[in-house]
Order: sequence, then structure tokens, then C-alpha cells
Amino acid sequence: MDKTYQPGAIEQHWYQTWEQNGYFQPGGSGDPYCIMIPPPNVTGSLHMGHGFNNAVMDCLIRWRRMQGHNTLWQMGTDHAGIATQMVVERQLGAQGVTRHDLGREKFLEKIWEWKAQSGGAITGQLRRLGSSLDWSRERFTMDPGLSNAVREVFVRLHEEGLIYRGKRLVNWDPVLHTAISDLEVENIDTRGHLWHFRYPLVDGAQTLDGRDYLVVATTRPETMLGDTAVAVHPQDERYRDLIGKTVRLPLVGREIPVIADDYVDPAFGSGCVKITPAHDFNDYAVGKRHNLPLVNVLTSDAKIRAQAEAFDWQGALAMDVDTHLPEAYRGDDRLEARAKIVADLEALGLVEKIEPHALKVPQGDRSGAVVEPFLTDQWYVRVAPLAKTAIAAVESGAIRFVPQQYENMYFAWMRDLQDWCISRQLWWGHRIPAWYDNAGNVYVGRDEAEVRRKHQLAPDIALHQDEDVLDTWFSSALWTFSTLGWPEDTPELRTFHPTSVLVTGFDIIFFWVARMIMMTMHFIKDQGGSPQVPFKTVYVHGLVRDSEGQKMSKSKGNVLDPLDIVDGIGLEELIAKRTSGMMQPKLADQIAKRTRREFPEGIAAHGTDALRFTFLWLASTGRDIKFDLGRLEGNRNFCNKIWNAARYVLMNAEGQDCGAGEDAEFQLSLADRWIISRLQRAEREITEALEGFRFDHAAQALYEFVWSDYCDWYLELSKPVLWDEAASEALKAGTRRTLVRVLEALLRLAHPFMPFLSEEIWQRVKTLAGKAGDTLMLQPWPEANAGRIDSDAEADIAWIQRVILGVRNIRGEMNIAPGRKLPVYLRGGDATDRARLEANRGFLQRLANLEAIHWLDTGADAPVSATALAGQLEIHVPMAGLIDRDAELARLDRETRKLEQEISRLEGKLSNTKFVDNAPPEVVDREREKAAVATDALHRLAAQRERIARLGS
RNA sequence: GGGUGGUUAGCUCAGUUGGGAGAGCGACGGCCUUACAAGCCGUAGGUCACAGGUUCGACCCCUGUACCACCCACCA
Repeated sequence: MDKTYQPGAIEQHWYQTWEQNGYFQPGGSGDPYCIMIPPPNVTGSLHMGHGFNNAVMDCLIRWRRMQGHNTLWQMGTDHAGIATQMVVERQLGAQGVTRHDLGREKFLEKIWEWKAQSGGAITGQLRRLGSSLDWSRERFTMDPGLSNAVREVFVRLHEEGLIYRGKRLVNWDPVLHTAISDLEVENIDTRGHLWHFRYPLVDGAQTLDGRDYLVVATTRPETMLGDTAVAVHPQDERYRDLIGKTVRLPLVGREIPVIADDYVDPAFGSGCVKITPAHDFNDYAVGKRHNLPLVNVLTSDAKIRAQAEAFDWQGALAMDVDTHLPEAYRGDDRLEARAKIVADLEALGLVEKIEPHALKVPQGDRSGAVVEPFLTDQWYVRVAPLAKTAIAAVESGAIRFVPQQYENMYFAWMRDLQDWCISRQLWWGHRIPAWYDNAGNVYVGRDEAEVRRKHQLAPDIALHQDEDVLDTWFSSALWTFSTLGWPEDTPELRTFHPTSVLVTGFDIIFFWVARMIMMTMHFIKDQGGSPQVPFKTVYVHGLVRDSEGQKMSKSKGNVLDPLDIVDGIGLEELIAKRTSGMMQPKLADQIAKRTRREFPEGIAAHGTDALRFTFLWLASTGRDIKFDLGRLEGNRNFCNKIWNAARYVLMNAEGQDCGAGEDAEFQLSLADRWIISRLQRAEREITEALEGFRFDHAAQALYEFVWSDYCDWYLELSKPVLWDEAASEALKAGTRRTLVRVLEALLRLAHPFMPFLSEEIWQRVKTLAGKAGDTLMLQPWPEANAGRIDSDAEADIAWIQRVILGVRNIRGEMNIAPGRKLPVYLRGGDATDRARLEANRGFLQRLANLEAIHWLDTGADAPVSATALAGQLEIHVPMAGLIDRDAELARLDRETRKLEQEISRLEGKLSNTKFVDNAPPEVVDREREKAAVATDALHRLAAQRERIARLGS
């Protein structure tokens, strides 16, 4: 074995071996255990969030697989409609071509080409992370099978009246030219203005204070072109008499009514609100109540139309509305139009005032464009009935969120859910299975033939399919069952559904998790006909942030590719990667500067195992992760520690009697029994932590057991045995046996966290440990055996540790060279101390580097010494020639001060009668015992101090 | 406006039936001791955000405040 751990040398080899041998496929004989991967964008690439997410899933899957479960980790990718289409459009754009130049068919060919070309990137990266996904069952949301499921769901929901088509206000992205759902809109805090305009009253009407106009305030002046009313509050005395009168819309000239509606807050502004039903969601609701016409003044590019369109609430053109628009704004973008309109109104003396005003501007999360409320025909899912079942599933505990606080978020959103707009005016995605005849009738069916059959349409009636595609999340919502073969009744569906746990970030709870629950429970029933949940547990993890706590994003230039941490990357290359494709050179400079500051020497190769272990250690509940290179490096060192521990074990065990055979003769030492006992505790702790999704606790328990117990103590304790020529062969065999078997067990414990390293080493130790098998992946998970917890051995070793620590403390504090062998006198101990000394003299001498240990009965004279205490036992290191008197006095004073503080705290407590009377007796006893021990120690140190102080004076 | 989470050592974070405040990294001192200098040994460092309350006893439970982060929401 190499002297240091070289991750690059082993990782790829083992992954190929595992995959080629089919170890990732289901196979265990135990209960099914299934995780569905949140499908990454097929053309995307891995970021730190994926790295984290997959480390968690792979840890769970490998653990459960070792436990013997019939384990499936379903692989698949998502077509990611908007995101993918945008990438390809941008590529075409660079050549000066638009998708419209190509036409739909050719454009889709281009996307499929792009998918074929780049679609392997992320799957390759997932392999590098060690993810034990079942690649043989890989799916893609636009596969024939999954597309079939999508059509089936759409048709059935439509038949049940849960999908409908309607003309409504939607969030319209004027850059992408598509509707988007509420969730895809981000409201950005913006400093804008509140414009107060005067709308002249018609026919000489006047306000109470004698004005011949009403003042309305708006943040969006340009929409006034589409106003169809001015609303006041019905109880507002100021305007009561004006209700039913009209005002003349400036610039346009239309007469619009003054209406009364509770929506208006009389205390805000003038108490009058302009109503634009076609361009504002609130106004839309008001308009509907009052049957106002909807006047659309914008094109799909968010420019002012040549002529407005007016609709009634049946979606028909309203012929009686004047749709004339002023010539001056035609074709202007809304912001240009806004400026002109304000200027024109100002010229007419109709601007009352302009105030600064903070508002939220809606922005498309993909394009960044300002989203317009826009009147279009779209398809919707009626969610209320679906939500009801989905809420009940979480209320009843059929689905559990970890951490639980996310259930509140889920409930709050689900209980106030608007219908889901599922149609998108894109080309890349599942085409909506609806057909139109020339009369405008709509027919929904699985295909055109079915539509014709079902509606008995003659062959000569022309049909054309709806041009739109479905929201990507529509197909994602079916993920848990579409990947298992639904609508067919497959063995996989029966075996693995409901799945066990969903591992995901909180950011897609609404996009994905909630919709999966709704769709799954509607379509998948158990044998009794009750709705089946898609998963029993949702484990929600936080975001991976950079070292400053910033969200990682391409535009900030702080993204990290997990593989750059695995393989390492030079500074210049990292900068080049982060600044590539930057539009603004200035930004690129900043990013370069920042990157130089954060990674002055680039990033060293740390290996997959160290990265995964770091993610898992940092995966505490309900908290984002600030990614910390120091932590990563520490864990890389941990990998090296395991590697070198294995080297030591192999050097001492290979070719030697390791007590493996049936009739092997071996004897277990105290240290052997101790480490076996500690192993049981570690096994229990790690298993319990995993059961509770506490990967951080599991990782820490593993780390501590391996480093502190196994390496720091046990390996050191094994040396005196193995190197002692006088030790019996049976004892040596027992030690070798324990070294090897505990190592083998801890490799199994480590495997879900560090699959590559553990497998590599396991292959070398398995035979020595009496194990057989082709892979660690399929070895049984270690189960703690309470019968092997040995409290006596633990107490004995704790005693040894205390004595050694006492000597080491003196040595360290007094600057005595570690190589110098010391004599030590033990005094004041009882029979147990003496027995422990005699049984473990060799261990003490070796680990504390002592030349001799002398036992003194209580009261006997000890040489002038530096002294440490192990309980009542005094450890004396003679000072002659070694120890400076003043230094030792100072050290004793420090120890004394600590003891005095503790005693004073304890005495205070014990002299408080309320404490003594009220606290449980065992608590009081414990405090008394502590006080007695500390007082005894204090007395001994005081006597010692006095003796040394007398020396020099 | 409503809601959630956070505030513990210089940094990153653990710490639930309320009863001695921990880890990693960093710092300081000493060591190439035959597994590991990606290491070993030792040491220092914290009125657990703040203010009240409950309790014999609070990092932990309750109330309030401050600051940070996030989610949701129709105030023109």
C-alpha cells in the first residue's frame, strides 16, 4: 500500500466493477427500500447541491442495501422544458438563427441532438460521486413510457373535470413568450413611484369638496389605457354620490363608470382605485364581480397594441367597447409608453403628484423579464380536490417531513392553493393531448385516432393538435410511479411503491413534492382502494452555500463543481471556468479577484470520499451548509488516517496467525475486549443516527471511534503485545484477530459514507478477518451486540488512560523531551489501583514512555516530584534534574485554581437547602461525591505544593 | 403584513426526558517515537445574542427585544 491515501488511484476502478457486476440493481431478500432520484436536468451539470443531495441518498441506499433490504435507487433525468429550450435557443442565437427560422420540427431535432451530445455529462458526474444508482432502469421524462403516463394522466383528469381550459389572467413572460405558474414568479423589491392622476368627471359631476375630477394612484401608469372603471369603497362618504356616475379616461377618451367595491381601502391614497381587469390580478377579481369588460392593451411582447382587444367574461370579444388607442404609444414597450403617458398627462395638467414608492416587481425566474399579468387561453388543473387528500396524508402522518417544521410550510401553501396553469407556449416538452376542429371545438384524448373514435368525427373533419406543451413539473409530478411502469400494473410498481424516502431541498417542496403527493394519491391506490402516498418520508435538507454564506450562482461566480474538489483544480483554470460566458468584463474581474482570495492556490484533490463525508458531517437538520474547505481537508486527513491504520494492521497481520480458523487458539487481551466493546457502542450510535436522518451525528461517531478509540488508543495498545517477545502466541493471535476484525467492521460502518476507500481496504483485509465475498457493498451492516459491551474492560482502560494522561501532562507542561524515559512512583492507590498496575504495567510503560513504575503504599515517602492525580492515585514524576521548581509550582497553582473553582461551585449548591431538599436524591449524592473527590484532590495538591515550595527556600 | 429557522471558543458547527459546555479547523508549546508530519503529545480560549419569567437549578422551557437568513401575501 502507498504511504499516503491516493483517492484518484482507486475510485474509478471500483465504480466500474460495481456497476458491471450489477450490484446497484435490486436484489436483497429483505423488505423493499426505494429512493427516487430528483431527476436532474438532462443537459445540466453537477453543482454542489447535487453533490450534497446525492451523498445523502447514496448513504441511505448503501446502508439499507447492507442491511439486506431489496433496494432500488431509481435513476432518471428531466427534460426541463424552459431551461433546456433556452440553452438551445441561445446557441442558435449565437449563429443569428431563431427557433422560428427553423420551425418546430427542426428546432426539436436540434434539442434532441443537444441532449444526445450533453446528456451524458451529469450521469458521468453522478458516477464519479459514487452514487449507487440503478443505471439499468434509467428513465427520461420524455421517454415513450413516461410520455404515455403523462398523456394518460392528462386525459383522465380531463375526463374527471379536473383539467380545464380557460381564458384568464396568467403570469406572462414577454421574453420567453409563455405563461408561467405563480411559483415561477419572483417578486423583487424595487423602488418605484406612485403616480396620482386626475380622471375628469363627466356631466358636471363634482366631489364633495368641489373638484370635477377623481384622483387615482397607480404604480403602472401605462395600464391606464385599459382601465374600465374607477372603484371607491361603498361606505366612503366622500364618493358615495358619485357611484354610478362616469369619468372620462384621459388620453383614451372612453367613459368608464365609478363603482363601489370592498376591495378599496378608503384610507389609502385618495380612496379611488383605477380598475384594469386585463392587466392586474386584483382588478381582474373586481372586474369579474362587476362584469366589467377586460381591455387588453399589450401585445405578447409587452408592447402597446395598435388597437385594444376587449373581452367579456365568457371569453368572447366585447363588441360594444371602444378599443381605440392613442396613436402615439403604438408599438412602444411598456416602459417607454409609461414615460410618454406620464409626460402627456402632465402636459394636460392631470398629474396631481408623484411620490416615491416601494413595490414588488414580478420577475420570471428563468428569463429575469418583468412578468405581465396577461389575458390568454391556458390549461389548468383544478387542485382543490387533489389538495384535500394531499393535506390529509401529512396530517395523518402517512407522510412525514424531516425536519418536521416543513410540514407547516406545506400546509400553509396547500390550504391556499390556486389552480395550476399547466400549459406553456414552448416547443420542448410533452405536447398537450388536445385537438381542435376548424369550428374551435376542443377534443381531448390519448391520440388523434382516439379523439375521432370517441367523438365520432368524420375523417374529413380536419383536426390540429394544441400547439402548447405541458409544464415540466407536470411530468415530474408523476415521477414515483411513471418510472415504475405505470399505467401498467408492473411488479416494480407493486414492489417499490410507495417509495421509502424522498431526499430534496426545501426550494422544490411546492414545485415538486406537493404536486407529487397530489398526483400520486389521485392515481395510485393500494389493494384496499385507498390512495397511496408517493413516499413515507420527505427528508428536507438545506442549501449549499459558499464559505461566506452566499448562495452559489453562476452570476455571482462562486459556484463550485464537486468534481473540482474531488480531482482538484488550478487557480487559473478555476477562474477561467467561473468567468466563462460572462457578459460584463467588470463582473469577471470581481469574480477573479474573489476567487484568488478564497482559493489562492486553487483546490487540491481531496477525493470523493472526503467530499461525501464532509457533506454528511455538515448535514444537520434544517440548516443550510456553509461549505468549509478546512472541514474538507480535515476529512481528507481522516481518509488518510484510515488508510494508514489499515497499513499498520496489514503489516502486522499478513502472513501471521490471526486466529481465524475454526480451531484457532487465541486469547483476548484487556485492550481487545475494550475495543470490541467500544465498537458495539459505535455501531449502535451510528445506526441510530442514520435511522433518525442525523448524518452529522453518524459521521461524528464514526470519526471519533476510528480516530480516538481505534487509532489513538487501540493501535498503540496493540504494539506492546505484538512486539513483546515474551507474550504468548495465543495473546498475539488474539490481538491480530481483533485488529483485523475491528478494522473490517469499521470499514463496513464507513462504507455508506466513504464507499471507495472502504472497499479498497476491505478487499485486502476480508480474508484475514475470516470474511468472504466479492464486494463490501453487499456485506451485512454491523449490528451491535450488547453482550459484547464490557464495562469492566472499559473501566480498566479508562484508568490506564488517566494515568498515561497524567504523565503526559507533566511531560508536556514541563517540556520534558518525549524521547526521555521517566521513572514514575504511584502512591495512595487502593487494591484495585494496584491490581490494575500489575496487570497493565507494560502498557503504561510503553504508552507513557516510562523506564520504571514504582508502587508506594499510602504514607510512604515519594521523591520530590511533579504530581498528577488519577482519582485518589498520585502519580509522581521525580523532579531531580528534569523539572524546574518554579514551573512545577505554577502548574500546581493552575490545577489548584481549577479545583477551587469547582469546589466553590459545588459547595454553594450543596449548602443551598432548597437544592438539597428539592433535587432528586441521586443528583444530590452525585454532587456530594464530586465535591468530596475534588476536595481530596485539592488537599493532595496543596500538600505537594507545600513540599516543593519548601525545597528552594 | 403573516410565518419559519438561526444567534454557543478566532472560524465552521454539535449539544431534548433542564443537573459537570464539546468537536473539527485555526492559535500556542514540544516532537521526524519503526501506520500516518494529511502525523503524534500537551496547552490556552466561551457571563451559550440581550432582557425578564418559571424552577432548588436554564445553552435547554415560557414571554419579549435585537440582529441575520429564508418562505408566503392582492394594498392601488
